Amino acid sequence: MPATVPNGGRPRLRRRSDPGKALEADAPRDGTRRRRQPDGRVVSIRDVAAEAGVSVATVSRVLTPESSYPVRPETREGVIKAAARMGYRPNDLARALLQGRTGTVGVLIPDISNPYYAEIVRGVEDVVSASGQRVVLCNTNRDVEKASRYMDTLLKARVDGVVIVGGGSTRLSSFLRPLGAYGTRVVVIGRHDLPFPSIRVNNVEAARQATEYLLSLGHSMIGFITGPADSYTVQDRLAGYRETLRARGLSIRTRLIVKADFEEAGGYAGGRQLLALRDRPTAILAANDRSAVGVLAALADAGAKVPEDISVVGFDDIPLATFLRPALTTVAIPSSQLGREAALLLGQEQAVPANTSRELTTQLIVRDSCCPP
Amino acid sequence: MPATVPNGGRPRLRRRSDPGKALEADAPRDGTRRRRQPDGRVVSIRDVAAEAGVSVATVSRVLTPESSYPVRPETREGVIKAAARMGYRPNDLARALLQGRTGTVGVLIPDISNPYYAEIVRGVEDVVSASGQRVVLCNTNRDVEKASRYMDTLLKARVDGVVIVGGGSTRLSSFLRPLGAYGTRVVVIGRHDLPFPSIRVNNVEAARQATEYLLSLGHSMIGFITGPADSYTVQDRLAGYRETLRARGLSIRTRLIVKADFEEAGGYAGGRQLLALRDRPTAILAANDRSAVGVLAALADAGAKVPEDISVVGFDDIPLATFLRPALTTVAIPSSQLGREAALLLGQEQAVPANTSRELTTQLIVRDSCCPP
DNA sequence: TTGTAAGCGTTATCAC
DNA sequence: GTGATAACGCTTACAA
Repeated sequence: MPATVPNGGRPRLRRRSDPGKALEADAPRDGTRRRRQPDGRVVSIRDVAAEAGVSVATVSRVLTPESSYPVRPETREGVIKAAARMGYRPNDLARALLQGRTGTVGVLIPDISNPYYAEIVRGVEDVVSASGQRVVLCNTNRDVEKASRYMDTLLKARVDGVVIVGGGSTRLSSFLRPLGAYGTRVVVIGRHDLPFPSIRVNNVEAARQATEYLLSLGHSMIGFITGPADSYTVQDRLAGYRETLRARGLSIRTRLIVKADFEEAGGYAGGRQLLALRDRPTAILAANDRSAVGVLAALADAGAKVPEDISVVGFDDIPLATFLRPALTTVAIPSSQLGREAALLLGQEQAVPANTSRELTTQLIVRDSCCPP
Repeated sequence: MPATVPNGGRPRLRRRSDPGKALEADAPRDGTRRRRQPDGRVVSIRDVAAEAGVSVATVSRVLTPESSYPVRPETREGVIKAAARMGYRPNDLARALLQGRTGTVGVLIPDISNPYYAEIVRGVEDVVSASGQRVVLCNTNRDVEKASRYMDTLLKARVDGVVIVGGGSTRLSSFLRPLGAYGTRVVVIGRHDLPFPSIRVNNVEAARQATEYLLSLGHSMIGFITGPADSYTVQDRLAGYRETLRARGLSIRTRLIVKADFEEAGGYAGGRQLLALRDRPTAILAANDRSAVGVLAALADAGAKVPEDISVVGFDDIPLATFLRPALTTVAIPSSQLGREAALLLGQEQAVPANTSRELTTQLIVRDSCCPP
């Protein structure tokens, strides 16, 4: 059985036999801060009320930040003092139950270890925490089963909203429908075919930028290292690559397109595979920066010089890209901004229509990993 | 004002004027799944009870996973069918309020963009999600103010436990005391002087491993690139470096120790600084792999060959390290395991004593970035 | 300006 | 085997 945080012997459902007396007995006499009452209970609003000699309603009115309810200054001060003395923290669960909002947002991502996704999460967290809300992290490991379990968890936790990254995996959609029905706001980062608003970049266009740059340098044999096949991001980047070549009247050689996994190891293997070809490409487009790093390693190991022998371009512009040698030419995706915009969309006063879609721009960052063939 | 997810016009504190009748009217007649009642409320246990023609107690007994309360099979089945028909999800907030446990764990980290911390988070998430619990991500950006606000948020959310990473920043301790008082389990990853159990590695020893390796190759002029000064990790690695040199009777030259920030840019600047020295080091120890990447870039830009001219060693063994060229020799820190062990400690049946401390081992991974001077 | 009490959605206790 | 109901900790309508 999996480990769970236990109850710690906390008594359940105690009847409050004589509230008045019990609370009186609970009042601290030593002036020390204490967050727990003698019976082991955490300090509640009633304890503060008793301590301050007012009703719970008054305590609530003083301590509810949004409320500007009229309370006599002395009363107010007494409550604040009492609360501080007891180290009282209002129970957000109780508030949430009453208000129907939890102040919690879920973020569903394929892989937190990938700096690109980590940046997106950071963007979401920036915005969400700035408004005092919380982020629940859901790392799916690209496992649809786990994603599905997470949707259930988030639903039961009654999160106010969910940001879905890599919704590209079409198999996700069935698990997402209940979210809408529960009134949970949803924003998807990336292209998708779900009835939810989205923040995205145009990956077809991004790949076009990269491919055209390579073509302009004079390359015509351009290899492509893919990523997970069910990813729209990969499909779009591949489409952009193909379309651009076709538009120039160049044929698309299937041998030049090799499968990988968005990680360094996959890029390494892909790079080796391309090098083994009879007619080697003179340039390689890697579906993301992590696989580009693998490609660079494979080329170095094979004694191929970058960019003189082979040019390499990536996607994402992870912080590392500047510090590779040669520095990696790549198409920058505004990852943390994607996260921020998604969070902002969730926080809109009015729910935005499902067909809302905001497209952020990508930019080719030319560094040192490309040159004419 | 910061954006917040709004109430969506949900009515508050409706009085249930005539519960029986209202519920009867709510019963779906069309056989479709619906998660919300006609009045906009989310489906509750009472709605399911009415639909199944039983009491709420019975519904709870059927749907509570842990409970093995005796319920007549037909009754049980009816309840399950009704719940499925209505798309009912029990409200975890209500359960948590009653049980005093939220099934939520907070993770406080300095910087989610750093792959090392991202790995730790992944480890925590692995364990926590496996037991159906949730992770609340708290990214502090090394900002004590933000960390302090987060402690408050976590307290109000009544999380069951907190994993603190980089507790090294001693300024954190005052914010952490209330946690103990609230009965929140706390585990710290890394060395610290707080009254909480910890999972950690011996960074003095780790630095000794690296330094001794360089000494064994014949280096005596070894530069050191630091990280944030208030980090125990940095202090310990520096101490290990110093002690090892001293033990060999070598003097410690302050010029060889340069300040950086755990990031590539800092490592780059530090590398340049060391190269500018009259008597250059023949080897450089970087406080983490990210700064080692910066050092490698700085050396490459200055035309210094690694390892022939200068050897480089890092710490952490991030996934990238294998794919740098030269591949980076580094001291591996079992980051995701640190996260997993911390989460397991939180999940113990019995709270572990504050002085519990589990030390995981570090390992020197020899690759290609070092050779004799 | 303050107090009383209903109600949020559950589960545990007690009675039948 | 099932049902009524108090209680969890809070906010707010209403009464005073």
